[in-house]
Amino acid sequence: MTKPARRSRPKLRAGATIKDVARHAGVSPMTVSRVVNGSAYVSSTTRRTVQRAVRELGYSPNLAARNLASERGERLGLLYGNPSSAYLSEFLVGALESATRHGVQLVLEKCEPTPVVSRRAVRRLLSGAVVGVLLPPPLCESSVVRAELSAARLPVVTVASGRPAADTMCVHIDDYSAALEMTRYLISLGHERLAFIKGHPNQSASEERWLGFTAALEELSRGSHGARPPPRMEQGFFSFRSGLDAARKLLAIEPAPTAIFASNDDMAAAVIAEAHRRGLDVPRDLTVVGFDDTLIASTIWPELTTIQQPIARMAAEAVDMLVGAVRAGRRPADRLHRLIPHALISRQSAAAPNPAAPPLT
Amino acid sequence: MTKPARRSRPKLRAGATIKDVARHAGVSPMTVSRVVNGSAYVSSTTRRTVQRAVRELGYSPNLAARNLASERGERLGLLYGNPSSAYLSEFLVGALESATRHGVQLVLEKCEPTPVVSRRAVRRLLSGAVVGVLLPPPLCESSVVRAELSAARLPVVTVASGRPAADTMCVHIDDYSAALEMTRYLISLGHERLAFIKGHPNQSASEERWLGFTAALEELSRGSHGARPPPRMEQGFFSFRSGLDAARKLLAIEPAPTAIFASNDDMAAAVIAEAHRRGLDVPRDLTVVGFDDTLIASTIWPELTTIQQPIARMAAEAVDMLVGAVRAGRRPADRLHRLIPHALISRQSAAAPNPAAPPLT
DNA sequence: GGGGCGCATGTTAGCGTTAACAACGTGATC
DNA sequence: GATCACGTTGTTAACGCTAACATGCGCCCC
Repeated sequence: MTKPARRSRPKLRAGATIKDVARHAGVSPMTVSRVVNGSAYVSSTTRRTVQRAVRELGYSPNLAARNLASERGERLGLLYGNPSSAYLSEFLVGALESATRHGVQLVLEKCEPTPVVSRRAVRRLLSGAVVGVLLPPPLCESSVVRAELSAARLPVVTVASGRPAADTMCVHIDDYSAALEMTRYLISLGHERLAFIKGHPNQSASEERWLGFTAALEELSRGSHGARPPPRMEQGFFSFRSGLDAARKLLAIEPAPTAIFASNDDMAAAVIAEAHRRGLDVPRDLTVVGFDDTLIASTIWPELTTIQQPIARMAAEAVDMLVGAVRAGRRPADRLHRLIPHALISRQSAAAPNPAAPPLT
Repeated sequence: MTKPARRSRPKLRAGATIKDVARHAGVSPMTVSRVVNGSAYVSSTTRRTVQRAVRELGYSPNLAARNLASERGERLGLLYGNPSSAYLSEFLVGALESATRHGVQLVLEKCEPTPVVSRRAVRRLLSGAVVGVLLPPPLCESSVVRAELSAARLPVVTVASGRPAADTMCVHIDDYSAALEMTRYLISLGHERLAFIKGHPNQSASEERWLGFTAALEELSRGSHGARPPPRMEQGFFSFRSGLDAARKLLAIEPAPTAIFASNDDMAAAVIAEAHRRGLDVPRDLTVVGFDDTLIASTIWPELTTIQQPIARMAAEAVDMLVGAVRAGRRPADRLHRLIPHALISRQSAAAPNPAAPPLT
């Protein structure tokens, strides 16, 4: 009679195990483990021997075993709302990269910011043995979702919240400074009639961007000859459609603004579309800038001058933070908020204002 | 003196183990395992008892242990090229969902279709112990990448290739039929002067779409009164910019086409932008349709009538297929290619042609 | 020159789960 | 009433790895 299949199974698995490597290198498995994990307590000669054995056998550690033995391999939840999918894409790339590095799984869950739906989502995450949650916008602002998560005692890292709660872990950029910088840039190009399209009022980043814009304008009027026309502003909602509406109103003003700063790229793209419809050339007759540097910014023509948020990097950082907190069993005492640098990306949609009077609508 | 920390450690891990559940329910761990995994050989009373215990203790199986014991938990590679990030986003959502379901990890790797870069990417994947690879467009067409992968003897599933190789696993839609359907739809609206913008020549889906378009036109001329003007066509490259160029040429034709079918949404968006610039109203003066139903289709105004590819579903299917093949240790004998249904999404960019003569440029 | 210290390596005992087999009871069958 | 089959449950031994501890060796210093 045959022995149990399992024991006699002829190495279906292609990969060598740590034991094979150990035998090959003439050391104990533990030493191999140490080399692979970069422990300091290995002599350089042994290390070299082992490394060669690893290479020769094409060994690579079994994740499951490693996770089991070292009590890692947790699952993190990613609660995403109604995201710009360009945003989600980059976010996922960054988050997955970091998750793989930490040997952690990522579990996605879609969620709306309503009590019923978010409760269900959180429950599903819990039933999926998730030990921490990533909260990208726009959900990071939803107090309902946040309450639900904290009731479940899940550690949370919010991403890109304009004004993160003091007691919550958060990765974000400085929306205020970014908007300030962009506005200063427009001013430095020579623009004086500036207009702004605000972002969705339920996201705190919108307000920060607006404040940055006004701060730059104040610098300008303080620095020079007193009173200036008040900044033109329209409320938008981050959607292309809302940008179109805002653009129509702003371009109807007399005299028309020479530069429009939209709070995100979708709305900036809408401004360009509307400008073209009116026969205005961008940037000759009108400068348009956006925010976020999402896909659409470099898709349309002319390409948008905008503020780049390193979304992938932020997501990776958020995963790092969450893994750290989960493994430590508590929130980190310091560095609860991590500020990521942004960048002003200059493309073709911004230029100095046309000295000739802009065409009247 | 203290015992080893490990043994005395007071249950840091929140989750109960299978043993806890077994004790609680008064059965053996094996029985619990059977209930959890839905084995048939459990009496219904025992099953209920165990299920209650599971619920009461909030038990959820440890993935790492399960993977280790059942020799699962493989890693799949996702080689992505220069993707539309809208595409990548949806793709990732679907792939991750399915990967989580199968208890499989996903490892991302960026790659260009050049020998050097792709070789490096494949090597990185191998060193990451990847056992199979997903190949979304545009990489699925790169023979260099494919050769590199097959040299490494990695099973591969390509996604959305227009004409999948017969011996390769593939998930795709019927680009030909979809284009045929869309063109018939335009004809049914009353359009006669149709124009087409081709997709990038290095992707076989482009050719399929073009063939679908011409086939529909042929039906039309066969069905009715003989000769018709030949279809107008411009070569595009899937980019917004190339769509703009193509649109300029097509709209300069006399008499101008009443409907333009672009091979993807980015190019369709460009056609709309160019039409607006010329003072044409879409869809009153010009019907524009796209393909793919990516983000931009429902972002711009008017929203695009387009063909929807269920990208997330295709990605999930691809993961299913790959996991199946890997676990079986070979390619499935049948169903090497899976055809996913598409859908024609009718939005605002298409309408019946304007009976009044279109304005001359 | 013995005690102590520090680096390098080996040994042991699990981590939580499941595959394979064993064992047990309960009826049905001859 | 012994036999056999079947449905149900339990037992055992891994899966591949690493934490914790143990050991061994060389070196330095009072």
